[in-house]
Amino acid sequence: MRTAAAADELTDTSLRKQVYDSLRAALTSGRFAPGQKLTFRFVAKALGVSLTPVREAVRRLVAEGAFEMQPNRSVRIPLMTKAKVLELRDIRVAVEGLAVGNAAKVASRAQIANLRRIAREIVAVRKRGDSVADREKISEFHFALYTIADQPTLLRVIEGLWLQTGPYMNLLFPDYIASAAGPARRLRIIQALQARDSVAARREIENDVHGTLSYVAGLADEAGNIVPALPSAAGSRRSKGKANAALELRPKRLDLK
Amino acid sequence: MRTAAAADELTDTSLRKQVYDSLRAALTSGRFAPGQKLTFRFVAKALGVSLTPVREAVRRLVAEGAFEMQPNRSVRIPLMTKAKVLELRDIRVAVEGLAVGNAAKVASRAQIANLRRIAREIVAVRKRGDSVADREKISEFHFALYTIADQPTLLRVIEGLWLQTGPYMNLLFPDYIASAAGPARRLRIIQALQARDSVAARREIENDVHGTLSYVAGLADEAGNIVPALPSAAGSRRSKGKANAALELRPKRLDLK
DNA sequence: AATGCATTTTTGTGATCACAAATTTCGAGA
DNA sequence: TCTCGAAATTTGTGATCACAAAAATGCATT
Repeated sequence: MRTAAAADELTDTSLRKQVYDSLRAALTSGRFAPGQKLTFRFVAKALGVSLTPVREAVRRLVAEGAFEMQPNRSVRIPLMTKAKVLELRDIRVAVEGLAVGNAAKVASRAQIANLRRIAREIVAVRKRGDSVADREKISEFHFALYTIADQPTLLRVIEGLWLQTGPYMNLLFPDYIASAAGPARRLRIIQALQARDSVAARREIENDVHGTLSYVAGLADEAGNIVPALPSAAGSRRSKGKANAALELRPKRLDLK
Repeated sequence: MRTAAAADELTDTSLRKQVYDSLRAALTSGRFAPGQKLTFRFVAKALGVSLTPVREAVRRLVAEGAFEMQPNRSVRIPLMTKAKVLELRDIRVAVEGLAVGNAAKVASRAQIANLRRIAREIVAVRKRGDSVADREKISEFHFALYTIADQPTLLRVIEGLWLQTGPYMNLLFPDYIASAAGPARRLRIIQALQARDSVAARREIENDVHGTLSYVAGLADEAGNIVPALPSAAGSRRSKGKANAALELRPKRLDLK
């Protein structure tokens, strides 16, 4: 099933889309501090575009729950709490379980081979200790898996949920990643797909998601707050003036002007 | 848990929000024909506002899957297919089941009383044969139920899914509504909440959603397309010129200018 | 009557401007 | 040193404009 929306994603070269992608990348790679305030003009200047595409991109992210619009008027990176992580955990267990259960019923030989390739790449990347590439590969594996189910609406829901947990997945490194039996689990998932064993595949992914987010929830402090490890640890101090500029929003795919 | 996002919903008086609400209302009440093309300028003129708030509102609805942006550039009301309904059915069964299961664990006496009140109102409305009010009351019951779970992210996901099925819920009248044991089911749900029987409550809502959307899927033609009953049946002919104006988008809450 | 092509119109996109509301700054008074 | 309030600045919102791409229209040719 190839929806018009999916086709649109590929051909959309608008500034709006580029801004959206840039913000999304910055968000999932943890370049924003929780609670950080974002202004339209700041983003516009950082990316070298006018307010118009920025407004539309940011508003979309607000609608998706990646940003939070405060009653007064300012966009903030949502704070993560233990309760929110547990809620996201239960939703993700439900929908990702559904996707994988369905994927197991229809997976083709080529799709399974592709999963096996990505799983191997994860092992290779992990040996090098590259946590950024590691996270990207894990994400690639999961979405390759969910895509097999061929359910565009379900995929969209899952993407929205990942966008909210994304900034906090850095917390899995290095402890949880080292302890968890990720590679073995991925092999069991692939075997379940091969055997068309929908129940087993579903159980594996449910345990995976549940374990991962339960671990993150366990990192909360007494107040229930969860603070991700930032690339630059200058997150807590926000004392004087224009220290805001310290937060750089790299254009990446955006080079115009 | 009262999120900032939820608080924002109430205090947002922007034109963008009003346009969004108007379009959403038009959509869920079935005032748009599937496949119908919508232009920004048309909506702007119909509501008496400029393009700016319309663009942001429409783009949000596109992001939520309520509208579809075509590769070229035009916004269309998505066509509904049997496959899409079945996909929505399975997702809704999963997430609404989750919500009700959790709701049963925490429902207060007042919340249950509120549900009972709405359930009675549905019975009253149905006697009058008012299908519009009927649909609104059913929606009110469901969301009152889901809100009890106190999980804002889950609620947002559910709202997004309802937005996609909304335009087709007219198809349930009058046959399915008459045949289905809705009132009895609602009573069983309420009893399950009262008994804190999470499993039973979940089973009831799962059966409800599954039955409803399976019925809608069964209405598809040989090609798998599903066409909702429109208020004005002038949907198929779009032969000449400015017949577009026939589609009226009533402002409702929007009276400015 | 049907088809191809050039012209006109429509339409989404991005930038800019004006304005009001919110936020910050700063100094006077205690 | 702290507090309060007025002035200055920042910031989101909505309207308008210019432009290019797409769609619709009209006309000539077969």
